[in-house]
Amino acid sequence: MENNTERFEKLLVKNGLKRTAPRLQVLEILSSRDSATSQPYLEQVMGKDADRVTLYRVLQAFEEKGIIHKVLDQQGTANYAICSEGCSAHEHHDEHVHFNCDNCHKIYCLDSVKIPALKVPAGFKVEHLNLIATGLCANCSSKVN
Amino acid sequence: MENNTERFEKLLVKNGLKRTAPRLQVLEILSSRDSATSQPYLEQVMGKDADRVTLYRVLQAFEEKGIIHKVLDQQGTANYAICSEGCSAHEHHDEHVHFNCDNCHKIYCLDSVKIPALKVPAGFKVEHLNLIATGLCANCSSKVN
DNA sequence: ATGTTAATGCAATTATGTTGCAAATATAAC
DNA sequence: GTTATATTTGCAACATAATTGCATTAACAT
Ligand SMILES: [Mn+2]
Ligand SMILES: [Mn+2]
Ligand SMILES: [Zn+2]
Ligand SMILES: [Zn+2]
Repeated sequence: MENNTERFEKLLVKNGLKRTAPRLQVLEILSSRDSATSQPYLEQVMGKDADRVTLYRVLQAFEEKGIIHKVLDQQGTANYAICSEGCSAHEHHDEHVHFNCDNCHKIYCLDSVKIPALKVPAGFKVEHLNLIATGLCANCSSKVN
Repeated sequence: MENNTERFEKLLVKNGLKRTAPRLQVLEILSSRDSATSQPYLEQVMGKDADRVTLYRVLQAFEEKGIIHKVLDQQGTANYAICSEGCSAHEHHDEHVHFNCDNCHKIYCLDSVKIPALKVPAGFKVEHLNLIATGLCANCSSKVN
């Protein structure tokens, strides 16, 4: 049974990225959480382990390689989650619904909920769909209730 | 037949807002455009007619009163459009699809395209849905093609 | 005309994200 | 193990978006 670090190192090598401390740390943090992780949170947790700019560049590289995907919450804040399916540098397959809790502000990837196809007016060519639901997550609705 | 300015003044009064130059100007600009208008564009057009802070406060007040609604584009930039239906300070009814063109970057309110209901995992309580489609708008797809 | 409240303008501050460049380091070649 | 190289990082500077506090101004009710 291989540990996380080994898995992540393989992931980096597979994508032609060098195995550096900041990159491994970002992967550790993102994979340890049950919801998407905001850039500000990542920045705070990484502290002085990595420069802000490095964090931005790590996230950008990961997104390009299809390792993570970005979700903007209702305030426009960038949140990141590890891609579950076969995403690659060529194409992402993250067209699932995202749920943004009004109470705890977490963003959940609802991998099981696919975005329904749309009928748009003539002339419009839809390339991607991005659906964010807001409300109360399972955790918060049971507490508040 | 009443003109725009009269209409807008009534709208402000109805919402308990004073009829000021910056507010009327924002309404004029937003209503004159066929797509949502970004904050940076508004700021540029208003120029020195109003302070940046005033613009932010005008937009915030309008949003709270249900006069306009905010749409974040794929870069997280705030865009604003006048609410077409019966929105109020109590509730917005803008659950239509938004279309963000990859080419001209305009955001269209597709008022006729409603967001389909969703089946989410147990426990989640959906309050609002926010669907942004990206691709080519009618204008751009006819040109590029 | 006057008083009150709402709205604006200005200055300062915070947060987010980007760019250029020099220094460091991961890794491949020897 | 040493060396060469291309990648990655850190730092400084900059750009833009957004917020806050406070004094001043202006809308409008009386
Ligand atoms: Mn996701
Ligand atoms: Mn709209
Ligand atoms: Zn929650
Ligand atoms: Zn277009």
